[in-house]
Amino acid sequence: MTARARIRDAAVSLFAERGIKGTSVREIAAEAGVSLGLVRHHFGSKEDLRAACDAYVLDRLMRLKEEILLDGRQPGAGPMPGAHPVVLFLLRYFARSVADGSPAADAMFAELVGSSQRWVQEHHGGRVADPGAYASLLVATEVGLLVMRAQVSRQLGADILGPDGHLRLSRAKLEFYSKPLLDEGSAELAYKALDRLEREHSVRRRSGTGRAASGGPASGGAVKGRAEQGRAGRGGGAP
Amino acid sequence: MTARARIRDAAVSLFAERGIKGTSVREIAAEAGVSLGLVRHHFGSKEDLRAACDAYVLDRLMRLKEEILLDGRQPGAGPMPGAHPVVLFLLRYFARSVADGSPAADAMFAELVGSSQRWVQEHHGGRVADPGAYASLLVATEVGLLVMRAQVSRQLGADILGPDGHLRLSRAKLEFYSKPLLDEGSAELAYKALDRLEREHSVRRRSGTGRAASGGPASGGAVKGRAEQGRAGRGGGAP
DNA sequence: TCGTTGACTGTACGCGTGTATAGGGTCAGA
DNA sequence: TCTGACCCTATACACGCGTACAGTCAACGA
Repeated sequence: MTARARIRDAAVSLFAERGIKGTSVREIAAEAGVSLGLVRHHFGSKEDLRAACDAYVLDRLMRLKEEILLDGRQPGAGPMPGAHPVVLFLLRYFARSVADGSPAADAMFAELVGSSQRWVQEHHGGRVADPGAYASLLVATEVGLLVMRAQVSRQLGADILGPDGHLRLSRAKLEFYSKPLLDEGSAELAYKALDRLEREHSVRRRSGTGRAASGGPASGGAVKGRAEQGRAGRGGGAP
Repeated sequence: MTARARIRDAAVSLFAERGIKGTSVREIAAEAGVSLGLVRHHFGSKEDLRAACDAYVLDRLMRLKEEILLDGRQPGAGPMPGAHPVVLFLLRYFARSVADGSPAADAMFAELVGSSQRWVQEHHGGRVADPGAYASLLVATEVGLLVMRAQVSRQLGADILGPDGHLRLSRAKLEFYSKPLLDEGSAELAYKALDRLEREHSVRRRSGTGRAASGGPASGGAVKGRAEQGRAGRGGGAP
């Protein structure tokens, strides 16, 4: 393995684990077993190195997915990522990149949403009113799981990137994607609440009525109970 | 407003926006309009300041949720967070904290999963086989949306923390949570595939069979095809 | 053989960082 | 008036960072 490849692998690994800011070029050099100067010789600045890693990982991810798709002996279960250990590793880098904010990762995020949206439209025709937002939610869930790998793994009692945890998570995903959280009744109720809220909001917008906004589909459960937001009064957040 | 509160608010705001590593104590001092020394005088080390922010935000979040719960005039639509501007701001800090990794945020994540799980069990009785994992997915989706605010907002064409984007996202969430992505047939098929995979895996585990894993519930949709960037190649960067 | 090229190392520079500490005000109470 | 407590500023220090550059060594073509 060439020194250049070792440096790249070390960078991808450390960036994925500790983030860009949390990783020094010296650490990368040490991990790759080369001198600090060689990193710069091969990749230029740290930002250049990061861009090279982005390009490498994303390209690799695309190619691997194609392969998986082609041999696809697995029954397609919708836009869910596969379990290739390599893919999972690369996806972890991707997730970190998205969380840290990188143009290349943003582009791939957009592409994922695009193809998920296509999938949704193909399989659910006109039943979904806002396929773009629906697809965004789907991608946010999948990428979010990678970003929050540590927390989710702790909840499940097994690393979701390991065999056991991944299996359990995959089954849970099937439940999550096939058994709706909300029944039609409460969804309809919530839609109505949103419509009401929008009217209030536009009224408020037109004339400076008091009553601040607070709008979304209910709250709480995450917090337990139900109900949702209440007033909005209150002033701004922190500042 | 006391200088101490200004410092705390500035820290929360900057930490939420740029992350812990991406924010210097000097920037916080400047944002709060105080000297560097005063930050240290009031909060001690940077890590202490971060812990104080964690405690403040999480406590505030809990109290606000309680208030929201109590007056709750909105119809409950399940475990979805409300739209209080303040809550959203605090949630953004929370999301960043989760992504960056903080014990306090981890604890709150666990608590959110716990109450979501309770909600699921209460409303779906025995219909969900793995309520813990199901609830984790729910929380990962919600927090993931906050973490990926920029990307999701770009997809939707409006800031999901602003009135318009939030409304659209809320409606999409209702679709996402009430219209299942997978029908029973394909879910059943995928379950079977997972079972088969598990058997293969345990066999492989027992005796070292070849064939790498590539498992999971199918792959690809999300990605479709096509690669985008070119290799990582390129020669010496810097002269 | 010589000269060139490219991989690779070692060392140094400037800068921003978190941390430390001495000191200047102001105000309440003895 | 003095004194001590506080809130607050200013300055300094050591350190790790990204960056820059001179130089060593081996391979290779003329």
